[in-house]
Amino acid sequence: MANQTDPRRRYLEIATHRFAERGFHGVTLAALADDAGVTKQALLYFFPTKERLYGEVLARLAERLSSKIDDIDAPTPEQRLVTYFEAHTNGALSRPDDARLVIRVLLDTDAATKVSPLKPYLEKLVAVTRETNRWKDVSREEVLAGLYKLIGAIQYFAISTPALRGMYGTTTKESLATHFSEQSKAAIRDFVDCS
Amino acid sequence: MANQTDPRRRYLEIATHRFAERGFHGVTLAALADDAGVTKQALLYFFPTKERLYGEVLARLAERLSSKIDDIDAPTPEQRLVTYFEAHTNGALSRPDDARLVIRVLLDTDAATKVSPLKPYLEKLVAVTRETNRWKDVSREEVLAGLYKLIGAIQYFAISTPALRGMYGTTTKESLATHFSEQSKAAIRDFVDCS
DNA sequence: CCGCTTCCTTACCAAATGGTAAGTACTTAT
DNA sequence: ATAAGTACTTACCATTTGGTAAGGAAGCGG
Repeated sequence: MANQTDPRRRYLEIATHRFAERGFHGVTLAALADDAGVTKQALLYFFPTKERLYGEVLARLAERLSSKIDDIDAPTPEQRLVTYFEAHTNGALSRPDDARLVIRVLLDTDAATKVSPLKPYLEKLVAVTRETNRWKDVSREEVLAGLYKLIGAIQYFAISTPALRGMYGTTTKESLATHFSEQSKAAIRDFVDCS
Repeated sequence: MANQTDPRRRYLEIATHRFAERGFHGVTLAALADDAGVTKQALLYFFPTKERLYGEVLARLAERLSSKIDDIDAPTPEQRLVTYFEAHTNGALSRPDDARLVIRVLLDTDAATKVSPLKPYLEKLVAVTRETNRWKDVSREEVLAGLYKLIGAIQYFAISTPALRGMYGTTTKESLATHFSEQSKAAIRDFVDCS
């Protein structure tokens, strides 16, 4: 396992989980180190500051998001989008860490921040979407707005699953997830197919 | 102005804005006090701890959310829902503080948290929705999943507006908001009307 | 065996944080 | 006039925080 041999990567994975769960300010180096069973200086050996660690977590997130689009091969752009978004839905529901991180980035990014780690991912999604017949001749803004509507619905539910489990219990949450997954698929079809 | 005469309420409003913007752990009492032009002990005079202050901010949020449903009077449940969600969309886009707070609550609520301040609001929405013809005979879980899809899309875009302004500039962000507002209205109609 | 790199530890620190204690200016009721 | 309440202030403190400095054990090529 790379987990056993590459401590740097292991720390990054622990940090990814914790930052997704509690946000940048809700996580301390000591807590991360405790998770890893080391002292915080072990982390500072690989990452000069907490900010840099967080930055690397976000860079890896952006890389993951982008590569998941690239990795899909499907005959038509329409199928490519459907495949991507269905996988995205399943992934977000079963392991919401990335969805949580994305939302935290969006929440914490103010208007003064010119460069967001998520921009390349968004751009790529827009590009792929505009290869489809439905969105071919639509402005970039309108495409992005449509993407936001779709992704927003998926991510929002995904990040709520722990809260829903807390409020309604595991069985109700599972039932909700099933219903949502179905409605999400309908939304994906609606987005890709003609209106 | 109540703002001028009631310091307690004024502090709560400042805190609401800051907690929405930066989250519980991203805000310090000193920073809030600085915003208000007082020392942090002025805040601690009204609120015994930071947690209690945050709790009161969330309680007021829950109250606002619920009352916005109650305040609408429309002849049919369908019109009531449409009116509510359109107002909700406009409000979220123009003043995203509440949307940001809601998402932060959902993010920070783990499965161990049995009682969320948002639960009454969600329950009320489910109840109103189930008065409509389309959702009359649908299970509570399916209704909630549908609501999540709709609200998620709206809130997700709303909280992203500062990030979008940063990434694309004010004019593009305005254009995006216009497109999104239109698509959101379509989603609302789709949710309320028959499928 | 030796030096070098990798990975980590203990010891330490300045600044920031949430919070306590005590006192003060101003207003209001008696 | 005075007692009481409101809305603060200054002074202070224990703890936590991110981060520095220095050293040590384990593996490894020569």
